[in-house]
Amino acid sequence: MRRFLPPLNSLKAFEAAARHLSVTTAAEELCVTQGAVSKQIRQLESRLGVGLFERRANGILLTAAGQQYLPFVTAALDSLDSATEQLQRGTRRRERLLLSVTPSFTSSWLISRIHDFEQQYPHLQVDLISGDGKPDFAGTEVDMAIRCLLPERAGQYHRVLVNERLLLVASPDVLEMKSMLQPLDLLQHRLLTQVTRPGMWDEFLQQLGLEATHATYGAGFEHFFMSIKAAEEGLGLGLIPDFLAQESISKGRLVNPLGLSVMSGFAYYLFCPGYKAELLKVIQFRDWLAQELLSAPL
Amino acid sequence: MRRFLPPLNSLKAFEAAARHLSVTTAAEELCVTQGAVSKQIRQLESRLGVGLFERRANGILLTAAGQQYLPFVTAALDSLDSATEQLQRGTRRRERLLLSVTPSFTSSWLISRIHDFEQQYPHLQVDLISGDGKPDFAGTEVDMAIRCLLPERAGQYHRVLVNERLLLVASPDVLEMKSMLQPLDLLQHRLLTQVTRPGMWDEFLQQLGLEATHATYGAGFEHFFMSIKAAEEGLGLGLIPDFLAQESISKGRLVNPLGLSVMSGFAYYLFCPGYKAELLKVIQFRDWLAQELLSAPL
DNA sequence: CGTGGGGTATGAGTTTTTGGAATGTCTTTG
DNA sequence: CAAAGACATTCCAAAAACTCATACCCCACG
Repeated sequence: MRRFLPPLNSLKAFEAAARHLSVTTAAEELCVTQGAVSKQIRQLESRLGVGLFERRANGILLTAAGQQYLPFVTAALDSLDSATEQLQRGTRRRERLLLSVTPSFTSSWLISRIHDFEQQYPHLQVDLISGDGKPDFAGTEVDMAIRCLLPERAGQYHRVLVNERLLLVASPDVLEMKSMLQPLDLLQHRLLTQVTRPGMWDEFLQQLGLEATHATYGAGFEHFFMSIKAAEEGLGLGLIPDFLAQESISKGRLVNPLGLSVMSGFAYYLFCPGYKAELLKVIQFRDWLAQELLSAPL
Repeated sequence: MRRFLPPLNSLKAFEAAARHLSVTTAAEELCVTQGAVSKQIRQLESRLGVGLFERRANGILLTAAGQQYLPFVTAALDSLDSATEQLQRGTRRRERLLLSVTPSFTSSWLISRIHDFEQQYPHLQVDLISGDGKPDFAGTEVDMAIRCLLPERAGQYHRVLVNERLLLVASPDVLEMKSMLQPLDLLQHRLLTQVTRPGMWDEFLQQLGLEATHATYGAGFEHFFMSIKAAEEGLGLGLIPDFLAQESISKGRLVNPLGLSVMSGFAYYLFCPGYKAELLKVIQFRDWLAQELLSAPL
């Protein structure tokens, strides 16, 4: 168990600088001068024999080596921090896992399963907040985010969760009133729209060979979970991601009258900042999620 | 992400001392004097406001707090060490997971499944060595051990894997020669014994209401996997743990003529030194093992 | 095209921390 | 009761880390 560890304080400096991509703000976080941090980093680099940063006039960038190293250093320091805090409090407070998830995914999928995660990892306290735009972890404590967005930002960990398949759904009551036996009947109904997905129905109708211009649109909603409610209430036909509609369908509140669906081209992704990709709690949630998605085919 | 970390070098001292339960040998490992380590530990304790060791004249003991803290500190330092090594080699060498397992468990159960583990965790290189006595991790790099022994040593992590059920087995050929229709027929056969389990047959026979003194014993073997081979060769009747005999039975090389079995009171346990209980690789193996044992009922 | 500003590196000197050696204390053992 | 083994402590030297001031680099902007 003889170890060859670099000077640990210089790791602290490296980690802070790498997280902020700035020596100066790292120095602020550590309550020392900028020069001190700079020297610590140099020392670490020469000790390791590996360059960790690329120095630019307007800041620093992580080298490939630095990017490889950072998540592990962050994970180690983080776990020391939380172990130390627990020790001092004497009480074993549960560690927090803070997730930012779209409202639809939360209410239609996550909430009913999160209990299972909590049972499996009782030492974690899961906190859910809803979020929608591009995931931005800077200045927040959010550990991971789930979004229906393509990954853009470099240096973020991401992983596809599900490719979105939209199902045509309607309340059974609605179908009793106006029958729906062939795609053409669609045009007899109000179509519930998503304000964030203007072309959604157009694409769908086009695939069926229908003229989008003949369609009648009903209310528009920001989130799918609202459209689900609306469809259940008989306000019109919805076009809803399969895994979100699943519950309502299995409970008979919605049906997919013609068995029609379409791949929307969107997908749900899991994001987290690169430097958190190796945190134990993050790994655990990630694995659990993967398993749930595998074991609960749609 | 502002952290409150204790001085990291003092953690190094604490961790080494706690692993060795000795300030002096920790000092040797760290290549400093005993006094230096002693001071570092004191510093850490006063900084944390928590006593980590109980000082005795003949050595040191971990307090409850120290025992709680140690695995996390070890895990963090260990992961820093391995990340640093990977960084310096430039090459991502796989991390090693060294297991010490009884020969029988290895050959009859583990080997056929370990491939699955390696696929699931490709970053780990599993090395298997066989071992038998009480698990002793001092001075070795063994991460975990599997033994058929009750846990004794305090401070070791342990977890029961399976309670041992012994099946009566015989080669089909043997049964053709001498039939076996009732327990009494047992006494017509040679009974293969385990040199490590003197009372094994006695208990079994007793449960069936037979006089052990009337039994004829055949060869004795050190390990069950040898007895399995012997039984397959028709050397006599074996009394073999169910999960070890499973494969031979399903392939028809052995049969359990009367459907008899007995709980031996022994159990297989997984062990690892307490300070390694939080290592990522250890957690991963532990979880995989649990799942395999659950999903492969006997 | 020079200049200011934001960012980083560096050098000298000072402060803080750490380590070594020797010594002290305590306890177990023969 | 002396000796040995283990940890704590004290004093001092050495090393490390920090600050301050300054130099440097590049980009943006007038």
